[in-house]
Amino acid sequence: MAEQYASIIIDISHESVDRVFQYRVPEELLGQVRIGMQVCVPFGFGNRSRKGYVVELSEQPDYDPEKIKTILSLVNGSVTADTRLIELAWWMKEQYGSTMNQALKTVLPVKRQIKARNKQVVQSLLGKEPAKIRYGRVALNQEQQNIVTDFKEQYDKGERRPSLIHGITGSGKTEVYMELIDHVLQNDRQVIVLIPEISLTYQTVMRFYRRFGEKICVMHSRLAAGERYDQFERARQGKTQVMIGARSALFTPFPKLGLIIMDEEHEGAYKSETTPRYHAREVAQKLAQMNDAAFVMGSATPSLEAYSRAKAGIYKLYTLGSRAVFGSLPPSTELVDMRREMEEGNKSIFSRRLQELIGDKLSKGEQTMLFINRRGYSTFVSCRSCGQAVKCPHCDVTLTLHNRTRLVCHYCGYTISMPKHCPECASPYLAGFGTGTQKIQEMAEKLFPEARILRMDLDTTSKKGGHEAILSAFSKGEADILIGTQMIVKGHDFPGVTLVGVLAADISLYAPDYRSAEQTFELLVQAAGRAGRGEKPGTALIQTYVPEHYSIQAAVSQDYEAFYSQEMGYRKLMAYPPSCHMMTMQVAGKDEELVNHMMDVIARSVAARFQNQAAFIGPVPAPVYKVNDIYRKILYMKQENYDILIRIQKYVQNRWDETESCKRLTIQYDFS
DNA sequence: AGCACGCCGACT
DNA sequence: GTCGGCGTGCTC
Repeated sequence: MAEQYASIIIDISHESVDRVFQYRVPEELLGQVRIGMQVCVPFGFGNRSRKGYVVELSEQPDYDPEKIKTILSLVNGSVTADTRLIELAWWMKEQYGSTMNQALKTVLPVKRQIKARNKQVVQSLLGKEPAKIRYGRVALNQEQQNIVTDFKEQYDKGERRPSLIHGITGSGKTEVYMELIDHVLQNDRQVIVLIPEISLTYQTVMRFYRRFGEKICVMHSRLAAGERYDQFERARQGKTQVMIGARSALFTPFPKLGLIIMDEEHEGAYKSETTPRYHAREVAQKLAQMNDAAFVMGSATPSLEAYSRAKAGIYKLYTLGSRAVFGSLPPSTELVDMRREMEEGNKSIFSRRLQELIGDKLSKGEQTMLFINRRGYSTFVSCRSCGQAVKCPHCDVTLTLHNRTRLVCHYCGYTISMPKHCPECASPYLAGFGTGTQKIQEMAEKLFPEARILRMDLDTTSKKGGHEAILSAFSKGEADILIGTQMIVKGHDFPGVTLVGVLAADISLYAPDYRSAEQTFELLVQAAGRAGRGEKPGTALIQTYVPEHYSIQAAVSQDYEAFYSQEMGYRKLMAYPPSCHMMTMQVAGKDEELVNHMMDVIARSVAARFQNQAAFIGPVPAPVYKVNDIYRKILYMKQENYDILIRIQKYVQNRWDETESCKRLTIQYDFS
């Protein structure tokens, strides 16, 4: 066996030694030293013996070999939570094509600099809520109970196949999770509960807190790095048994992890936007396997990835087909063809049927939610003389009109006041086109002057507390109509809502993304699922210009299976994930010519080297070519075998990442 | 974190 | 002249 060198992180909590040091692996330990292990090494002038973690192994030294010291010994019984996390980081680096450094940074939290004792974050999040409130367990229905019973049996037997709970909206998945958590806690093991950031709200957290009290800990993305570290520290020391949070909660260093729950498995928020661009589903699965823990996902609209695995038997599939609240029924769904509406003389974005239903709910004192997937007043403003739309000077998109007074770029935030004349031809005939939440609000106010209307989107929630204030006002019945974007659809439960109107179901269908049909279907089912959560039946009304589209048809009939088989057929036909793996390589930089040139060079080289081993598409400009004055080109690569894509990624990384031209560029890899 | 080198005040 | 203050900097 050749010489081996180990990169080691010294177990000293200080900024200046928070990096790797390389040591020689002595002959007698060759083959024994593994990633994540704790070892003793001589450190510093006095060669004092220190503990450290092995984070990387290589055959070549990256440092003056004369100065490299040798590992003293292995630390016995050193498989700790950190060991497993480092092992996980290594896996992530391999799986997602990042550097070990980037992987370690996502997996190991930044250590705390300032030593300030901060109180339990749960407390600050929950305010004055007395800790004693515990509800007695809610009785489960038969379907729920079956899942719990089966899970317990499998768990006790040591069966660790991941499971997917496909449960319609309102079917009480959370109650099931809580029973599973309970079972695992009784076995003295800990639990990670993943929820998408967007539903990390007071309501969700409160439900878990009521059941598990002091055992739970909440990982909020707004927590400062140091506070996060303290949370993890509490988990490490066994002061917390359940960590609930967004995807980064995966990296909680529990001593004996027993279960990972992933709610709303289909949510896009589970995919990291920064390198390593991991998907929490994949990392959770790996982490569960490493810890011999169970992994349970749940969704009303599982991703195609998850559902296809369930169908293939890789995941165990559980189904919840009825609503948990006694007497509550799935919403009845109606479709309005807006083309006919137009033909028959109604040019408003409110169909006659929607107006009628809103009027009816108002008279009964019931609540309505109106959903449109676009904020602002008008989508864009264009000149009626020269036809030019007003564009952002820094991005490749049109500006959106807000409050009829300002033009805002939704990509970089660039804002100007609404010009009086066309910037291109000076004509005064500028007009707004398309509809956003603000215009809907204005129109609703005109149509229903007596209604109390609230709006919730990025613009109304950006001020601190905006989110909670609007939600609590609406749930207390202080408004009749809530108008909003995606954020009103996800994770909120308003029993008073009996009507949900989706104003333009098609918007998300035209996104330049192979997932657009899936996203549309998800959004519609989730939106409809907001209706009739209480005892009164609910109605969901979907307005569209393409009523024949299968994602809309399937959403109206609330038929997941129908959607799945149609969509899976399309993915197979086009060789899109999950029927095939895809790597997206993006080259970005300020120098447009350099971006294009390097992308061409790389694409040509890759295509030549891996000719028949993958399908190459592009290079093409990114869907939004320029954002914040940065140009972006993309190359897509498809191949059933993931490992081949990884091989291509490594080839590009080794060959180009360190070159002079690439210093002024960033190359990003994304796998799906 | 720890330990060394380094350049200024009161001591045998 | 020297013992010692802790300021800055390095540790594979």
